[in-house]
Amino acid sequence: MNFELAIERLKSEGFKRTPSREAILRLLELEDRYLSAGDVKKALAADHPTMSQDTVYRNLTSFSELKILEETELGGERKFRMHCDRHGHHHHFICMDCGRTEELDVCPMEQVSRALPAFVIDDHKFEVYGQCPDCRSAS
Amino acid sequence: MNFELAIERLKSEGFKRTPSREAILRLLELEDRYLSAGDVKKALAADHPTMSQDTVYRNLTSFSELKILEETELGGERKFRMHCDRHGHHHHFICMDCGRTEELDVCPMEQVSRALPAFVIDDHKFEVYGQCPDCRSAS
DNA sequence: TTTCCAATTCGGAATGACTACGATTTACTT
DNA sequence: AAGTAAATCGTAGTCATTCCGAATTGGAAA
Repeated sequence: MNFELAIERLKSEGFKRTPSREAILRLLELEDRYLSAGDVKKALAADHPTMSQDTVYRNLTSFSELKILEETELGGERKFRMHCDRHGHHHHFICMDCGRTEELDVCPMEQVSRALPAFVIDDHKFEVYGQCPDCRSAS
Repeated sequence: MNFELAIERLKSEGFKRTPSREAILRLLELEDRYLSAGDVKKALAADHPTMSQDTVYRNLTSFSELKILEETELGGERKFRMHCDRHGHHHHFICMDCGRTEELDVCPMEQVSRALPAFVIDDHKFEVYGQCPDCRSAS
């Protein structure tokens, strides 16, 4: 997912193109890692000093619902990143130093489904946390 | 893990045996599922009306650090349950209706380690969410 | 048993992420 | 160019969690 595609999806879903939304999406495209609402607000403070918290949270939530963004919860905070382009299901390694991610192919859900035939499975979360090669060599 | 074992571990680590700690541990032993700090406080309100939030949170955190409890974050809340007795590493299915859990054997971390040799892996989270057989037939 | 002190608890206030809301502004249609 | 629903602003509210000083207490030592 990138800025242009995101704007297209917003339009096709009946959302308006506003300066706030453009700024938030441009930032997330540029950063390419998980950011909190606070991170977004701070990063945009210089160019958009009057953008309210409400606007940041409301748009991040909308973007997540539209699958423009991926969302996770980390350290008691909601975090958002541009939705990956890869086809189909995937999980992430997340660097706890810089927030950057690495996509993971493995997912054990087929085994789990087989092991729990009487259970209704609605969702799952698989995330790996650590230090990426860049941050490793920098520390 | 059960009440007696938990009390032993507290003693061996130099923690005092207090009515608050006994009540919290007895509740968690009885419930055998993930509870939030608020759940614990509410459940103990009848017998321990003066137990403060601070006491609940501080003890839950201590118990978690001592591996008396297992902890996860769900819906923006920290949740705690008695630590499972099983040997070694495991994950959980969590019923979103009643909070009860089912232990899972599968864990894909070996594959992940092999796939990311240049990354430092510190931690990971794998949880499956849905409805347990009891809640399924009740709904 | 009594004394004593560090650990624990209490009660309430502070923090921080997130949400709600009325008033105002704006993107987009006609 | 006008009208309208959507979006934003600014602020206040909520909720989980943490902090803090004062009071209490468990358990070791005398």
